Amino acid sequence: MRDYNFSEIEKKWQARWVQDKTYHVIEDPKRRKFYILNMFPYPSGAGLHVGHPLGYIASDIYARFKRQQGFNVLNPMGYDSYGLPAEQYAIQTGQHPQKTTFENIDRYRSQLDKIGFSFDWDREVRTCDPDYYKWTQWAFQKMFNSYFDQQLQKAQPIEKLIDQFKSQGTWPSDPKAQNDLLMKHRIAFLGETMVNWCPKLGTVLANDEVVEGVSVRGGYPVEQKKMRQWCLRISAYSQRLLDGLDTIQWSDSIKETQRNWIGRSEGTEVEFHYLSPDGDSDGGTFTIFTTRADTMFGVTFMVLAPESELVAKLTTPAQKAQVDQYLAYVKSRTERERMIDHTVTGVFTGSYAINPFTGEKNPIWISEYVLAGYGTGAIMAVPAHDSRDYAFARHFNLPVIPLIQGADVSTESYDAKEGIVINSPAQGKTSVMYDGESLVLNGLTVQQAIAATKQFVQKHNIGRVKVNYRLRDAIFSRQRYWGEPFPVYYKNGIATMIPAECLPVRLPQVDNFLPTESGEPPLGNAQLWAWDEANRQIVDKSLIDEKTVFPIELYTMPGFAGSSAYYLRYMDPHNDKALLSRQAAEYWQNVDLYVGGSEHATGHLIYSRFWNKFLFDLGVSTQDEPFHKLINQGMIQGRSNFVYRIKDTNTFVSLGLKDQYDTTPIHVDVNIVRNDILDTQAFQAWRPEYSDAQFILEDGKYVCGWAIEKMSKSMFNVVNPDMIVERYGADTLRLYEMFLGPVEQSKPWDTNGIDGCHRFLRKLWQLFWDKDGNLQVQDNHPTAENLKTLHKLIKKVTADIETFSYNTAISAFMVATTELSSQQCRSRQVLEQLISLIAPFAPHIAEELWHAIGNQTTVCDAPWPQFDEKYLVESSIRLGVQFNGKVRFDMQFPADATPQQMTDMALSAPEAAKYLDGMQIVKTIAIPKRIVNIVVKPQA
RNA sequence: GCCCAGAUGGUGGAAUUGGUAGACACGAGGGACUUAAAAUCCCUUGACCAUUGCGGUCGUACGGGUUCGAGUCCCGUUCCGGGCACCA
Repeated sequence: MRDYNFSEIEKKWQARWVQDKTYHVIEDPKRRKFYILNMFPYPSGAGLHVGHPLGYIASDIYARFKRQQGFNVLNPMGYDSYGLPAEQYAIQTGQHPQKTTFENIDRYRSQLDKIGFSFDWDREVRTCDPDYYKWTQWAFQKMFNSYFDQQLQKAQPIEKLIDQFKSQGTWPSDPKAQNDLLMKHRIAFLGETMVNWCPKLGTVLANDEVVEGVSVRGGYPVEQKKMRQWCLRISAYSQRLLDGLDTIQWSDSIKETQRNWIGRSEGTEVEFHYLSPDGDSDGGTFTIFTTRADTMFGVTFMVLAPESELVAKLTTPAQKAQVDQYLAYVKSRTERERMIDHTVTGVFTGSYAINPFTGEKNPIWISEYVLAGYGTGAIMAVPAHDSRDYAFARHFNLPVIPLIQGADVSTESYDAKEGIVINSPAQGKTSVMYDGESLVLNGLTVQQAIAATKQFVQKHNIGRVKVNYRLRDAIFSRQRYWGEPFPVYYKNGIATMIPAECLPVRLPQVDNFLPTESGEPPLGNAQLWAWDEANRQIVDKSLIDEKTVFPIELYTMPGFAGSSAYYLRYMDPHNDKALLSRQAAEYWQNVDLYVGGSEHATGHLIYSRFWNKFLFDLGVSTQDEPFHKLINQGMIQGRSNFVYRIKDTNTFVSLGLKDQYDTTPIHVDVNIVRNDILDTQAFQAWRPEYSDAQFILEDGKYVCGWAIEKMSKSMFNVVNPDMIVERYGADTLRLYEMFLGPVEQSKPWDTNGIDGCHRFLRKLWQLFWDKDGNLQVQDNHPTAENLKTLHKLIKKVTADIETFSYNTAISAFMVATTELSSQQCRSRQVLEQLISLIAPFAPHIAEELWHAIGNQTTVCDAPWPQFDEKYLVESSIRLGVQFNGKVRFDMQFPADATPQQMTDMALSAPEAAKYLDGMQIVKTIAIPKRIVNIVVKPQA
């Protein structure tokens, strides 16, 4: 018997793969490409736990499978290495973030290397590497110099827009005015916007970085603040981002989340005239947005957002004091308060608007329930059919006019968009005439009424059909140190691009990572941070004269800047002339399979799609969508163990007996617990205070309690992959992580079941050796039984890999190995194909066995076995009445027929002949009532 | 509140997509080997009844429905998870 010495085998082959550059990939026009990508990790100080490699293993299996099928597979890895944790660690310890980041990367790398991935490390990228972020800066400058053409629905050079302005005669002569005008169109632009300001972190945050009014990272309160920031006009791409979802294979839930985030809403903009504050004359118009154009006759008041520019215009002198008081109140409220507390507040402006359909005067109010950032910041209120308007109307005692037949609005609004319209116009009243026409909606359904109103509004120029999107422009600057610097300097206050030939603009050294005393971002501490325009170089900032030497931007880019186009860089990572060559772009196209967590649904996965669409418009990317198929691996939760200490003692009682005592549960390190049985000696050695611990056992064992919690150091439930590799081997780890359940499902880590996978690998190993440790593989013909087992396996495993059902594929391996073992299979032909099949899952043992049976090449290139139906001799046919909409053939059985009688009848039926011709009946199963399954196989 | 996904043994999970529910693995129980332990191997393992052999009844969160046949399809209910949330 030869031992399965996994440790030796794995070290040997990992070294050989590095030496032979087995996983190095180059463009090869003769072979079809397949691009597999994992979301690259942020290298945190805690290192990898067993949850991290889950997605990497899943994609590695697929990569190896595709390679064996003959594809030229790109499977790269890198690091998202700019980010807040390294910076905060730097602030605490004074260590440069680059140092800690690089240390963390090294640690990650050594952990990853032990698991046997087929990454091409020659293509590694790091977002904090100047050779990499040069192209992030380059893309930013391209965005600055582009605008989004609504007609063409794509980005165009800004020069084209300038020409348009010139030909229209609207191009201003003043450079400042030119700048202001272009800023309204550039895709990367400086905007004076309301931002999520986090005082504790000292930076602004993007919408996806804020949840329920606090920062995702750290959980600190976030407030709204108006600031000048770099922004990306991602909202311009709303429709394309929405349409693109229909062309890609992502899960419905992620697509739905993105659709929600984009928030397309089709509606109508309607112009309302308002009366001038001094009297009854026409004061002008303002526009509202509504999705309920059918409810024009139910408007009883108007509401403005407190931040709306109309507020100042429409407030009457008499109401000014009250309005100011209300605005002060609104300003005092934090984002969080506004989000949680929905009490009705508001104030009357004193002005009135004229309803364009009824001609009636509606009071104009101000309330914080109307948002400045959506639509026009002003609404028409229809309390009968909108619950928010309803609450407002009831609170301030405003009228409610129902517009739908049968709707009872005495206690709540009727919000459903269905029913027959009434009161439009109300009985005895008339609708305002436009060119001899007036709008009458009575008797129509809601949907018909919306369509009719839209048409009327357009025809008579009262408003227009409008599509609104909830998606906001991305705020693109951060007041941090550890990020990409902007390649921008300020010349007389105007943002100017540092010439592209001078990129990258390298992150300067600072001696302090905190904001400056004057409140500037950390880059304000950099001494060498000014742009000498004439000499085209970075110089000391004391030389700033605003004539030839100018200050450089102090903001840095956010985390998503570097992660938005990294998949393109992997295609051509060392190119210093371009982000990537045309040739590489055309060969690798886009990512065929992307694997990563669903928590990036509204962050990275939207930003990347936007960024790629922009690069596609430029002709840099060849595909409109970056990631064709997306698999979201589930999170691995921790499984914590507990011991129960009897109060005020150092005695611990086993789980089954704990109710007899007054105990406190204490987290215990899961690494000293096996199958929920505590290693009591290891426990005593774990911490000094437990060295004299006493135990009350049950059946001689100490049984621990358990709970599913987040994997974290403080709960002592972190399982380190290195430990598993050491104890069971990388192949067992790979197999077990996949065996745990479907890749896409979140599940707790539980080391308990791992023995099963390890036992399987040993059984597989033993298939090849006899008692004396000699190879027992022979070149004789396989038996029909052997071939049947093999081809059943080929069929199952191939189908399972394609659908990422790795857990069932592994089950199939277990069954097949048991079968081959009991069949005494020695056939080289069968065993060789078995190795090929297992190679993606357990590459080390496969490589060892592959060479042991006499192969010289790497198992990574072993051809994927071809399934042949003819070896699966049994097939099943069913005879009976119509089922599942398909007719095999119709046959009536008497209600009281016994299964035997039904079987006989079915077999003797003339229609059965074509199924039975040349077949031998293996068995018949009569399912009660009318169905007979007949298993047949071809006659020998 | 709205949208999405789900609920199967003691546990993780299978089920050819409407055709013998519980594959595979863990755990548990029993046995073999062993001075002993570990490792390994064999048997049992959804529940209940019958066990002298066969076997029988009930079972996929709950209540209905469609069907010869439902874990799977339809309607309603409960519960858990995820997303959005004053978006007019």
